[in-house]
Amino acid sequence: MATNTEPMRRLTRERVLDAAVALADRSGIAALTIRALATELDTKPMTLYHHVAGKDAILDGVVDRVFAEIDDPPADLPGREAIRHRCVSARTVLRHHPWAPPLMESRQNPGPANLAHHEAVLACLRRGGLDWQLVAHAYALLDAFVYGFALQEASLPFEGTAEIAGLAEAMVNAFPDGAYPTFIEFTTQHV
Amino acid sequence: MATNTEPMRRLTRERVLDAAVALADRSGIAALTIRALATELDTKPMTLYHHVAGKDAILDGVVDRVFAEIDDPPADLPGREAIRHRCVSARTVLRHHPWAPPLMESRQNPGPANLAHHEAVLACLRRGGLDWQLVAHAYALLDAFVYGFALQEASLPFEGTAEIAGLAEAMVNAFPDGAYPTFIEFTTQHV
DNA sequence: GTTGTCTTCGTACTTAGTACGACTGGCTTG
DNA sequence: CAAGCCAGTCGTACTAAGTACGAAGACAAC
Repeated sequence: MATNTEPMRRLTRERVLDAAVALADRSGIAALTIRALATELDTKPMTLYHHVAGKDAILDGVVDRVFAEIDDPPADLPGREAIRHRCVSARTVLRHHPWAPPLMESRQNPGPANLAHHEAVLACLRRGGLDWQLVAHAYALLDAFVYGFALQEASLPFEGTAEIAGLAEAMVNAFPDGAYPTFIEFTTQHV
Repeated sequence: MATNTEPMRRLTRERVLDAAVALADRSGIAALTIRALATELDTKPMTLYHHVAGKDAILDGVVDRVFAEIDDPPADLPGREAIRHRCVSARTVLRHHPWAPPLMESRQNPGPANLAHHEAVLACLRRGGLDWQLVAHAYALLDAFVYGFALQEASLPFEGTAEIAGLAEAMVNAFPDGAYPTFIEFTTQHV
């Protein structure tokens, strides 16, 4: 007899993907299972299959959601600034979803937001007067740079200089004497 | 009563990882399961656990194996050339193991070969006279560039220009009219 | 009221990782 | 040579996860 008190009890693909992103943000990508997702949505696993094709579709959808979060620069921004705007936004987005970069790189079915983002960047570079060859290189570079940066941040999931210093020291001590000197110096210098 | 006719019937961690890489090369990373690996080695799943700690350890080990395949440049090569040598080698290696890049980015326990590689590149850049700040940027760039390139190659798993052209056309036709013009032009131009 | 469709979900099958404990063949120690 | 230890091997079985199948409920159109 309990009637529907909360709004939007009806499930939709959007709600499923929202919950998936929220769950991944909260508990990591490994915790994103059909069953956990169903629990999150207060329903049962098989219910989800009427809104998404399966686990893979959820992952694809989630990746596209992340792309969609990247902010479009205002249309009147000049090329270089527009690209910069996108990169900064992408970095912020990826920092909010540290589980995302590896996923983005392993999925191969790009969604609409993904395509739109690529389209915009390519068009921007192209308008800058680069030929296709250069666009290709510049694009790979940008993409890789943003990802690389995000990955680096993601794999250093702690904050506060003191904590970093402590960890670095622990790592250094764990190495055999004289091993990886440059790496160690890099680590200790760069934080 | 069948005695050991083939050499090296005894299992070892090395043999397990060898088989794991071979299996991934042949059937993709998704097919790399404990059971399949056991079959490949003509044994039973639980046997593997006396040589590796578990699935994750296998993945970590496999990643380090890939790093180990990257060729060390001769010691007398000048800095720029040494780096180039490594990048070229890395690209070749990653092309042989198209499943590797996403794995490399998602694992977080670097093995010895991984560390040695990073160490060498950092030392090389450092010897080039860059300060730490620049080293950090150059390093991220290099790393990301090689990965990005490998990923791009990996996600276009077909050969032959005709085939590519056909696929490109199919993609173009699948898009709504007028969508992603730059992306499409890029695709058709760049192949 | 009957019928059809959309949504929900109970049940159960399948694949995968892995804990537990038994067996075994060889090597050590007396 | 006998007794026992032990690393390596596996049979069995439990758990978690994805998902196929079909029944049950809600609701709209006739």
